[in-house]
Amino acid sequence: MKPIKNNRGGVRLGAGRRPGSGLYGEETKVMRVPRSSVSNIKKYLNLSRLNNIDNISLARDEITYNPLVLFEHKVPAGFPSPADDHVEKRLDLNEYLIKKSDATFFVKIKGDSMIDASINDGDIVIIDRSIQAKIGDIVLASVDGNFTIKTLSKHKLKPRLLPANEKYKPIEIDDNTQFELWGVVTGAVRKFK
Amino acid sequence: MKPIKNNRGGVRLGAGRRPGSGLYGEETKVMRVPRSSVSNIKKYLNLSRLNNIDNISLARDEITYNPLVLFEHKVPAGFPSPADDHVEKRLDLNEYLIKKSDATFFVKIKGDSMIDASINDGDIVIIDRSIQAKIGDIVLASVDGNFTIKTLSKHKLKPRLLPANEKYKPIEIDDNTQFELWGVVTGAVRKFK
DNA sequence: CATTTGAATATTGTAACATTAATCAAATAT
DNA sequence: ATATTTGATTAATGTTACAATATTCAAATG
Repeated sequence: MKPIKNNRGGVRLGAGRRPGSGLYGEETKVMRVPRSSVSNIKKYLNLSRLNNIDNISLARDEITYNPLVLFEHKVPAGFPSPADDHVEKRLDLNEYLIKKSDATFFVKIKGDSMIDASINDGDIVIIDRSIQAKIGDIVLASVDGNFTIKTLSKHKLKPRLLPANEKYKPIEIDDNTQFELWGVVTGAVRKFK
Repeated sequence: MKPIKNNRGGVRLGAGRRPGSGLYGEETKVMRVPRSSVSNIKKYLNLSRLNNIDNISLARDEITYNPLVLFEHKVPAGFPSPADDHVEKRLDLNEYLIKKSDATFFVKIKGDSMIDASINDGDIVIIDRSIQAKIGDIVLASVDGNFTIKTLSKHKLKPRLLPANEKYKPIEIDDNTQFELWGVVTGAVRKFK
């Protein structure tokens, strides 16, 4: 009888599967959820995993109000100092970009798949889900598992998504297409420094 | 010693807690989810439970709102906040985009000269005067009395302003040119609606 | 007759488990 | 000598098990 050799393997540094090598690249946790929500949660996890959403954050409960001087670009000579009290036009970014903070959330964009809407890697888009999407709005939607920001259109009573760039073709939504509207994109911010 | 009487209860029809008497009024299931999604999922479950929201559908366009978008809503006050290990990210646009509000002002962009830097007509850029401009920075400058936003460059020891659009030519700064740096563009915001 | 008590039963969060997947060096094949 | 196979090792993943809690109801108690 041949002896079974099993001196392969053994305790070795770095052996075995690597932490974070799972589906989500991070630690997981079990949680109890109602049965009817399981499929929605799975869909959400799939979408956020597969696509270019970096993270989703909410508006802070207590939003700051910090209006600063705004110049139109046609500023004439005699450019007034921002410290000048005579400058009448002031702007607050929260006020300017957020209408309903309860219904607003932010999505940090990963990758360049939304570049056709002038939205680049690292940008944060502002999404209001309290707005009923109308034809012509820029919307955040998922189409067959891919997040995209496109202009909502309609064709033969079916939704159609128009890119803001002629390089890309419109996306027709038929009955075989997974399609969900996540909200209306009301703005975008970018940080250079 | 007193004998313990335990002839209370017993097998009785209808005894005990009722099925469906739980938080969600339906059967539950455990599922494994990434740790960073736990708080969002909890929030979503709380809200769909409290608001009795299923899928909101716009029959006309056959568009379905995914109920998970609801997690941008605030958790109602008084609702027991589970002690999450996960620190939830909340965003304040003023804090995110403005470092020194004393030295910051906004300029609304007209024209398409910065379109390659994804700064479009109508965008508002955020300018910090306290930052020392470096080569490569996008800056607000005045050249011969005209304000312009360009990328700062250098050519033969002289500053040069590069537009981010091939249609436009670089602006060379010589000794006869009035030139003043007003600040560094640290961010940009755009409003779609 | 109202209140208390405790067995019965479901919910709920978490631990435990079995299965699958990934990793790497020794063993084997070419 | 180099490539492939093998199997121990370790983590991920889905499910079950379990303990603690909550609810219900009739018997016991006052």
